[in-house]
Amino acid sequence: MARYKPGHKAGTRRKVVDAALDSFREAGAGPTSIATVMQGLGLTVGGFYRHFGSKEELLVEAVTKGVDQSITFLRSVPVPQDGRSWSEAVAERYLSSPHRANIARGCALAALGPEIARADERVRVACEFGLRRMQAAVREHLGPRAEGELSQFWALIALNLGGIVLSRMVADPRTAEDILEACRDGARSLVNPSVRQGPVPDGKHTGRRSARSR
Amino acid sequence: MARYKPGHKAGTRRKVVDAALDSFREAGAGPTSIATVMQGLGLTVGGFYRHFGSKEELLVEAVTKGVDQSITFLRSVPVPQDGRSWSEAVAERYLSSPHRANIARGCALAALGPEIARADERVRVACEFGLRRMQAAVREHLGPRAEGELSQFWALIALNLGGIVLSRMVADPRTAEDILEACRDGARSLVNPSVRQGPVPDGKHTGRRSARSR
DNA sequence: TGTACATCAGTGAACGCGCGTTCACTGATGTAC
DNA sequence: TGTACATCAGTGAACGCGCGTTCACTGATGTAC
Repeated sequence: MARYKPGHKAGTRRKVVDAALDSFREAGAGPTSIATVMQGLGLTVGGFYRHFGSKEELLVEAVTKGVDQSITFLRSVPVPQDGRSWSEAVAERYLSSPHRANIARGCALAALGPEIARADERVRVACEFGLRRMQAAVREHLGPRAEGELSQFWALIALNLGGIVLSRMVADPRTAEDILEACRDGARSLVNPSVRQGPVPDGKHTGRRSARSR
Repeated sequence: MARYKPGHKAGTRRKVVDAALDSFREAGAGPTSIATVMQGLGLTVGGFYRHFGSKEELLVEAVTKGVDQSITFLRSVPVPQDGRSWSEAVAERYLSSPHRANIARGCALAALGPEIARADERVRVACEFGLRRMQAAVREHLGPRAEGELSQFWALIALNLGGIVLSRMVADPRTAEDILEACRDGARSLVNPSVRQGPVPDGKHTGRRSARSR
């Protein structure tokens, strides 16, 4: 060993991935420069290549970490005991204005979707592995009685991801709100199909209004 | 007038937007260079600025055109007369392998979502206007009896957009297929909530299998 | 205990490259007289 | 009818700039003897 304490290199590497993930989400992976990421950590460009072989290798790690953060989020949403579905509770928090406004700390898949789609195979393999870990974590979280809800796993992810992206693509915050609300309603009817058609029966849990269509 | 026939300039402009839209979808708007787009049309970079003030202005037009193409697609999907919902019929065609494979000619919103989200206001205004035109077109297409289905407009768009993006983010084509299938099932239960829980009742319309969860 | 050498995370200048944008110029056609 | 000038879509070189990656170097610490 030399010059630095044991664990130092691993710590630097982790900081680089963290900083890169934030910047990737905020600005996109393409527009993020390695030099800027390193500078933000008080380091210089050259050092980057003591940790990663290329920028793409960094993207692989960032995607993995991003998905793991999403898994942590999903685990943090308790299964409701009042008859609401877990999917509804997830959508409530995910399809929200704070999440919409904070892309830098929000869902990595929503921030990087098409960039991951165009990236080469290693990135997509990392993404797929992450999604499988996510599916396994949700299965464990929901327990054995919720296989029906788990069968909607992909649709739930797609609706949430699509909803937050869509809400960020429009200029007017009120339209964004309408989109988020309509998608939360959609998540409800996805797993709890009895509640639908016409206005939501009652503002029982949160007093939420029914979807307007503008 | 001079040198070129009337309508020539408008024709060139249209060709530039068309070529740019393809490249934006295929490679992303950021990674697409103006020089390459112009070269593909047998023109040179300098000429670009006789048509557009900046690359961003081109993005505004490309987004508008992309959404208009999506509207044309939605109009092309007939309202089924056999009890299936229109949303189900749309998802059938949108959440498909050919669409997944052909990002260059596919849905512009799915290809450019986060880039539009990060673009400045003019781009997002164009996107929002496009989505309003889309909503109006769907309302007209469905007719007055389908207000219930229209209330799921945003959720349907989000589920489709999220589903195709998600399917492109994974490396294994079989996983991608599972995702698309699960999202098609999701679209079905979104508007037609009686059909759900456990396997789909019957392979009546297409013999589609129920969602596997892998 | 003392000295020579090896290690290796980090430095910072340099590389070749492609980008968006600008600008003086071209040249076929239309217009003024 | 003939000539000088205006128009303007398109040219292509040049601008300044930032990027990913390379590489010879640094220097504090660990190891060999």
